Amino acid sequence: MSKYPFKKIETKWQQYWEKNQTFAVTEDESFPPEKRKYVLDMFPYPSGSGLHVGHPEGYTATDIYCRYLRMNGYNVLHPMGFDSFGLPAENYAIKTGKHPKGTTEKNINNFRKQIKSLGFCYDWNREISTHSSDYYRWTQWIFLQLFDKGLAYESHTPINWCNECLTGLANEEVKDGRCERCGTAVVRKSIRQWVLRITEYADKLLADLDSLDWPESVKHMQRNWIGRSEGASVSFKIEDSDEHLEVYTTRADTLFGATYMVVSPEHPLVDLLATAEKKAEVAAYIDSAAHKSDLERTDLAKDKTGVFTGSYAINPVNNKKIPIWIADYVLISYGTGAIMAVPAHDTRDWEFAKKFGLPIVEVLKSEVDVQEQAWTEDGLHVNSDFLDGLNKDDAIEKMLGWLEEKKLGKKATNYKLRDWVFSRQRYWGEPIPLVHCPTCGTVPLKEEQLPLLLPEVKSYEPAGTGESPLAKIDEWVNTTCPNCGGKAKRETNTMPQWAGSCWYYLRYLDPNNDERFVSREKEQYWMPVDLYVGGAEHAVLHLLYARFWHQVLYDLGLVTTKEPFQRLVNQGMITSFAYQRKDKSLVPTDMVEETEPDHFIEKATNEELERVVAKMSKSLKNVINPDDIIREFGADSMRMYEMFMGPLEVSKPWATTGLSGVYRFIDRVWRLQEERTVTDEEPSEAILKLLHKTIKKVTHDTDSLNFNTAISQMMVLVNEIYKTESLPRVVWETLIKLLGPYVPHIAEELWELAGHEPTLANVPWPTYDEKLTIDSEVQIILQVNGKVRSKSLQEKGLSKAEMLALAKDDERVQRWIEGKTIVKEIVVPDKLVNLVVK
RNA sequence: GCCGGCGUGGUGAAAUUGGUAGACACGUCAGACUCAAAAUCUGAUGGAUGAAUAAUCCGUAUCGGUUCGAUUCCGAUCGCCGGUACCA
Repeated sequence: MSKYPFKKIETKWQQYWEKNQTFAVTEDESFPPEKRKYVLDMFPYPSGSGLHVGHPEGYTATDIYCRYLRMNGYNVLHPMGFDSFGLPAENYAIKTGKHPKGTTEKNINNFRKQIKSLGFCYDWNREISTHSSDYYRWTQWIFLQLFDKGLAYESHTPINWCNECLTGLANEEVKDGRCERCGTAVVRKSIRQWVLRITEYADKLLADLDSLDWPESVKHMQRNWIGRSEGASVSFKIEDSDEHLEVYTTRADTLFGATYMVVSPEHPLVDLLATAEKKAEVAAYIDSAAHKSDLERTDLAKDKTGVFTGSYAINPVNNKKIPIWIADYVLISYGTGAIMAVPAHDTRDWEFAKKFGLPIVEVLKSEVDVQEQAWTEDGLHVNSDFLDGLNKDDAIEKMLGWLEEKKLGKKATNYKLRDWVFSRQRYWGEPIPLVHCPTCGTVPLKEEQLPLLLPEVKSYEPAGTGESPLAKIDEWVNTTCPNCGGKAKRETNTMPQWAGSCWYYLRYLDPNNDERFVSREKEQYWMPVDLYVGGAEHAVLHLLYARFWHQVLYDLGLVTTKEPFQRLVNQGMITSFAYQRKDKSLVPTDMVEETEPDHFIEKATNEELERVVAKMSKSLKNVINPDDIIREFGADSMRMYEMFMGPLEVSKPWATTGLSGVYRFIDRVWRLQEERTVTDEEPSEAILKLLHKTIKKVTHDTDSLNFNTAISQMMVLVNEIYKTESLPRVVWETLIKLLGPYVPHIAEELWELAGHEPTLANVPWPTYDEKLTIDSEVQIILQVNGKVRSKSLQEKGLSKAEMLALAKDDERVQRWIEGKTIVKEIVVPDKLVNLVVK
């Protein structure tokens, strides 16, 4: 369907922009601070399969916004780079023996070419890749700042272990209890790990969310993830021992109902608690729990499991002896790893008590029999001595006072957030710049020893011992201590992929600085990021980790803003159509035939299929490749279609037929100048008014990222121009300017054809005359009992009386009020009249 | 289960603070151009009854509420999508 020469035009202008460095940006002090904007995309992982249609969605949105800002006189920083450390390249290396650096850089070149083919206004001089040593030198340096501040520590807590990959997995890499990479069931294994103390920042991370212009849903998810709760820690004496068992509870008021205790299988006191005759049973239970994945311990475990330790604790409020159990429904990673169980008022505790025949004591007045089911709603306290008759809040208050007075417990705050397991037993990541010295302990490298380069290896397989492939290179591992100069060994763990993406937005500001990770001046010139656009899948992890690093840098005085990303927008996913059988199974697209419009059958069976929306997937053969679209319709059509599909934030299905509509629109614009001569005559009043309305709407909608409605307004304008014969210069050139951010290639071409010097990129954005956007006539709606019965076109500014008269004189209205009494008259000026009749 | 989001024509979607539901686009139909087709241009297009560009009724997932008036506000239900996993 190719008609206008998009291929030629797009190549021409992409070359022009590159040659003339149109979008290179400097820290020009003549722009006042409020005229500087930093607009950032989440940078891509350069996968081997190349760009998919989801990438250009966010990138086009920011591109339009940046071009719009530039035309409005802003100095705009808009960089792009690559998140280039990561698992797939390493897995590919393990399979093929090819160095991840080679494959990664090949992929980057492909990605860069693909991204450039869409004509985005990035300042490519600032491109960074997280795997380059110029970059990761500073990732390592920031790690050392965290280390110096005591925010990094070694730990032996159990982690997820994959027996196939012979490596540890972080929680986010375990899907459904299985290794995300190979699908092997994950087991728990204790391994030495570097962990970052993100929990120390829990309160700050929580509090500062309030200052951010982010979607409420994302803030809410981060709040839930941090999961701050206020309660009490209570100390239970262990019978016949000097040891105490600490528990955390949000319901200290239910202490009188605590009839047993449970500790997690990983709890440090387990050995002590297990009595001689129970030792074997306890050991067996701990072993079985260790072999269970988190999923088996939780979701699949409909039945509670557990084992009695043989020991008892003393309930501090009533001195009753209560048994101590071990059960895997209590997690070592939350609270103290031990709980007081109140079976009458907690479903989990109730199930456990029922299964093992433990006593259930009602302490909140319940509307059910707590022997039959748990009562988890509120109620006044009963069987609770000095709390009887009190409500929840008062009882908690009173119990806390009592515990503190007796020194048995105190107020405590808890977080769901866990410290961040930061080391990976892999090759393709930043080496952790630490040395283990037998005399000095763990010693950081000196700043001038950075970057600690990733050495060449013969094989990318993990060591199999739980150590990274680096552990196998003796000449690299064996080194000298930076402190005492004696023999020492290097840390062989590497950093997770998150590390590089935790601070990349800072490096863009000053990508070639080899003195500092970013200069103070440049950081102050640009920060914070004014708009950050990316997928909702990063709502918690990436955004929380990056905020954490940034807050640490802020506390160290290295950056000047508390938060990195002032405004965040999540783009929706681009999905695809898929075809569903009656049994809800999906049929690959190439097995489907459209027999008549919107009627689909499966070729093999002639079964009728329903069209549904699904994620693009290779197996459904409904993946759209941007290269194909650009080849057939051009980059401008691709860009504009993705913006025209619907609101940026929602997910929407790709339909190439819809794209052809946008292509047709661009072609119509092109043909306007082919078929008509631009004249200097005055446009008609109607066109002039429409033009100003269009400027207004496109301006507001572009400003608020409502690109779909901005585009439809431009379509309305072009449709109206088509109905006339002429092409007045003011209309034509304004249209070109409005189109500029959306379809920059053809807009530049048209701008040049209209007799202007390039480039359109810095031409001032058109302004509108408010007077011309207001209609003098308005449609007045005439209603009877709230139903529209007539309409009337009137001059603006009729009085209430005039409007009422208008309604009552209207023939069609009269038909509905005839013989009835008007009981109420509602008049909305310049809008409607509603007569309520009986 | 819990948390968050979303349900509008045949399809993607519009709709300031509650005030004409369906802009724009796809698809479909018709007309113009053409020997013909494609492309293009112009027009029609939520559903029902009607000869109708007359008129009436129905219609924003379902049911109910508030209101002169609800796609918009409130309550309940159903469905879909995303997040999460016994958080004491």
